[in-house]
Amino acid sequence: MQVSRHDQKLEFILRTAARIFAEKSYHSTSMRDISRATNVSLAGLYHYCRSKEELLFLIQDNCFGRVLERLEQQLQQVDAPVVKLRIFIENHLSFFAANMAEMKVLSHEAESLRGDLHAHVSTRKDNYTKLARKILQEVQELTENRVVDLTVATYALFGMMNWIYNWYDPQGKLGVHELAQHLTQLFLGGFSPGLLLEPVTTTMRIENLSIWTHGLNG
Amino acid sequence: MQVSRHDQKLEFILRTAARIFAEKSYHSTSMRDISRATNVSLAGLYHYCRSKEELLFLIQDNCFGRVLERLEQQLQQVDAPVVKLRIFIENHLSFFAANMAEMKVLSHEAESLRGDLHAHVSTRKDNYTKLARKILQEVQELTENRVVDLTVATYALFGMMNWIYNWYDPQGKLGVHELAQHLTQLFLGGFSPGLLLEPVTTTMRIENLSIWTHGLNG
DNA sequence: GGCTGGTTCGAACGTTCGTTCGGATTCTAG
DNA sequence: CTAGAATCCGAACGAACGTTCGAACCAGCC
Repeated sequence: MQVSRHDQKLEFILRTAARIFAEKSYHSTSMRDISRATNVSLAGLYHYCRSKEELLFLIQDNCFGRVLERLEQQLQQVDAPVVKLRIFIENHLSFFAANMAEMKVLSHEAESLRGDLHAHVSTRKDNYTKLARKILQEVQELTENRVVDLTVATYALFGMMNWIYNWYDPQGKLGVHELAQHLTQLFLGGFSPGLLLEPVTTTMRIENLSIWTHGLNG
Repeated sequence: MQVSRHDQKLEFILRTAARIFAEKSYHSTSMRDISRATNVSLAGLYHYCRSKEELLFLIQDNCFGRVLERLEQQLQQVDAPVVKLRIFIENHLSFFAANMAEMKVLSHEAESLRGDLHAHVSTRKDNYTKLARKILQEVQELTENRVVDLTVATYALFGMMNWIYNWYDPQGKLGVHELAQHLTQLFLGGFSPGLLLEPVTTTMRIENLSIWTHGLNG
């Protein structure tokens, strides 16, 4: 696929902008900061975007698009709800770890967009949330022990996952795969006790699952 | 206790500022916004604080102080780790729900402070996190099934709890007490399977616990 | 009445912000 | 080689920002 010089440079600008937005937040980043970091003149930036707000939108929208694309691809040909859940978590976390800046911006600057741009990203986020909720519902229907509210569980799962930008170091000792394993264990154990509780079976299931979930990074 | 006119007005300014910071973020809130919302002139605000940054600091520090004070008071005379955990979660969530704006600012604008002010709040946050971690460790030592990493579990718990500013409505149908119940169930079930798994015992324990945890709001 | 110390504010300061504009430079197709 | 398009940028715009200053105000006490 041919990628034009224009698109390449835009992508570079978006990556750099995302890094700075993640470091010091959208509102306290100036176009001059981005100009300095990209070595593109202040006026030159406006050849690649209409406004600072569009930069934020493009970062968020591209990021979401890529997460969704990978997820749908991974979920094809999978039926078992628990496997779906595991794939959902692994996909979310591995993408998060590989694109820490963009995902932090996506989680942290959700309400910095206004009007149509905000509505557009919000709709995507809603669909993503609904998909998670649907998977959780399927998982819940496998067992009779439904003590935790579905809505609470859905947002708790997103809280667990999205909070990692506050502490997780992708270069550190704990790999993404183990992180996903721990969080899945933690969530599923409380959400549907019994499904993942037998240690041996658990380990086996998770190891088998890694066939599906490896190769997500990069 | 005598509260001076000065302190009363400062508190009012802080409450209002917290509300606006929560609505549109610290960096995109101007002193003129706060002036407008409080009916205190722009210059008048500076009679009650040295700078906009100090406003943010006072909000965060007061908020943290009150959470810690309540927590320590609640934790006195309690030994059972599971009860401690339950109290910790209930205290955190009920305070969060009763002070949504301040707690959102505390969670969301953690890195908006610089220098000493940032260091001061960070230290408090560290102590709070360490306390949670210690409680979790005590809980973990009650059982032999220690499959989830302690660090991951600690941050997952905070993620679950702090994420609520993205979705929870304190005026909605779901009460804080039930929310805390669901999240405790969810977390503990995955973290220490077996401790809370028998439905009847669970319900009884939680109902008994409500003796300790009622009266946190307001 | 006058005096004092806390409170209030209109007006302005210097700075930085997002954005624009006209023209210079570089690339590309014929 | 050349024309036209794409890319780039120095300089400037008006607006908004956090903060300051000096003067006005007001309560309580002599």
